[in-house]
Amino acid sequence: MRMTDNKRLLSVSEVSRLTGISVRTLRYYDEIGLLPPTAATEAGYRLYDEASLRRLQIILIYRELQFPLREIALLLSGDEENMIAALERQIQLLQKERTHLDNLITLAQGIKALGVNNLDFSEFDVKKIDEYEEQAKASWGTTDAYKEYERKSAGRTPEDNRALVAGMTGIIAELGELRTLQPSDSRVQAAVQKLQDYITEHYYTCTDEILLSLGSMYSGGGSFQHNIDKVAGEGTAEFISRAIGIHCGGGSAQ
Amino acid sequence: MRMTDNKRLLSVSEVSRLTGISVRTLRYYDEIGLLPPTAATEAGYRLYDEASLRRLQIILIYRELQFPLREIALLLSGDEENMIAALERQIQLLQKERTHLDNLITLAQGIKALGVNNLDFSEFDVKKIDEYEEQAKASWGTTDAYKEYERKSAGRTPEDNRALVAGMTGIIAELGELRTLQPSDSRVQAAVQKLQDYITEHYYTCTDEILLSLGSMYSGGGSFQHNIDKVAGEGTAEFISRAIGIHCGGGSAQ
DNA sequence: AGGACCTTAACGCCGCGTAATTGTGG
DNA sequence: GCCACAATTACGCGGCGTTAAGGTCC
Repeated sequence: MRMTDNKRLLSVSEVSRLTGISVRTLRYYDEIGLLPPTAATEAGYRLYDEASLRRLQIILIYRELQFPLREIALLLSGDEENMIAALERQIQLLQKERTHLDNLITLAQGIKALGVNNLDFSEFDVKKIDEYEEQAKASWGTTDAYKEYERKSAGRTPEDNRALVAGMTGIIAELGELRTLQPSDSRVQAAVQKLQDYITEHYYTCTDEILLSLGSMYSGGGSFQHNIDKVAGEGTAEFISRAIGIHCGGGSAQ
Repeated sequence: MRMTDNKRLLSVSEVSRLTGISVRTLRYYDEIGLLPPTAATEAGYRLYDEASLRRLQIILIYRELQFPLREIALLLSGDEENMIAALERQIQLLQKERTHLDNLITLAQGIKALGVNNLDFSEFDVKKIDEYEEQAKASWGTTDAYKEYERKSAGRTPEDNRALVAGMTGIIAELGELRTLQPSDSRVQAAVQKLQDYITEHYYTCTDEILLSLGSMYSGGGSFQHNIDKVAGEGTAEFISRAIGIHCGGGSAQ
């Protein structure tokens, strides 16, 4: 029984049923040399053995992990170390994708709250700090934060920037939705924290001091305030400013 | 100044520079009717105005959110409600992708620990509960857990199942790596928790009772034990069983 | 002799990148 | 006539799905 079981060769459709892989895919994997069949009948029918099945399983796992088929072929012919290294790279890549997805979800929620038409892509740019605050203008260019900002934004495409600014807008919109609550409410404070973390992650380490100065910019009567209120509702800029005040020190802030 | 600023029409390369979008992409968006240029020179040069730019910005946001271009075209011609509904669906979809990525990361880490060659895809299937335990065999088929199992696994393709089983294997592998620690160690207990959560999420609500019976199956000397030790290291099955014992009650478990 | 299986060959999908070739504006 | 920019046309990628047209097995 063991003999017969082990030695039976399988046709394409049998392999397909066993693995859930389509026949077309099997043919394609043959075509690109990824999984040639073990043997062939005289009529040219593909036949697979147990070893092929195992190879296919491995291929499918790598495919699940989003390795391109070319790379899978390399991995299968390579050594153990290559595999480990490739897996580590892939894990990095998958983690990047995951945080990217997180940002997209934030973005989508922001847009849902605002409507796409209300997004303005130039007004929330955190770099504009130097166009609004004379004081900051003098010192900003020389700070560590500015250098960090330059470093982080160096490799970004305009597309990246759009996403980031829209993500910011999403958080602003969240705060706008909460503006009927107390600025000290835990949900509001959580959103402020999210704002601070978002800036730190994508632009520069956003200390409480910087966040406070952003807050005063927001409610300073300039175009910042105008735009925030326009997209997130009247009074939002003021509200955010107060919530930031509470977040960064509590009592003394107005 | 306002006149000239507002009425100037932009060439493809100008729009490209302003938005970071390639000229080819602009042409493509024209071709598929997604973003036809506002006007054209007599020589056929494409010209864009401010309104086109705004439309492009909106397109790019939706694209970021991974809407297919076809759907973006529909959204842009549709009403507000469609947009909200579409965004909600897309958020759902993105969240699904996110949890899928989480699973893939677990899977990749498991494989890194084990090596692909050591994965066995049939032996860890939690459904096999009825093939190993006579007692369970009698009652398993009628339990709520079994019904839940059937419901959850109904829509799954073999590919899904592979990923799930491999994810299980990944967690087992994690536990194998920790088997030199005390079974009561917090890292070990966290991994046991992860195993329980994983089963609950993907198969059936894994109560402490069920988890305990899985644990005794693992160390029961059958092929479960054999396979676990084979892929995750000698003694792992025993170790897991003890860790589960501690997790589900502490003192009395051996 | 019919039908379930197998084969190769070829186009289609999406979202463009990348030539190749030719025309226009200054 | 040079150069930067514009245009159209067409192939290529990855990973197959999907006909179409025909051979093979029982």
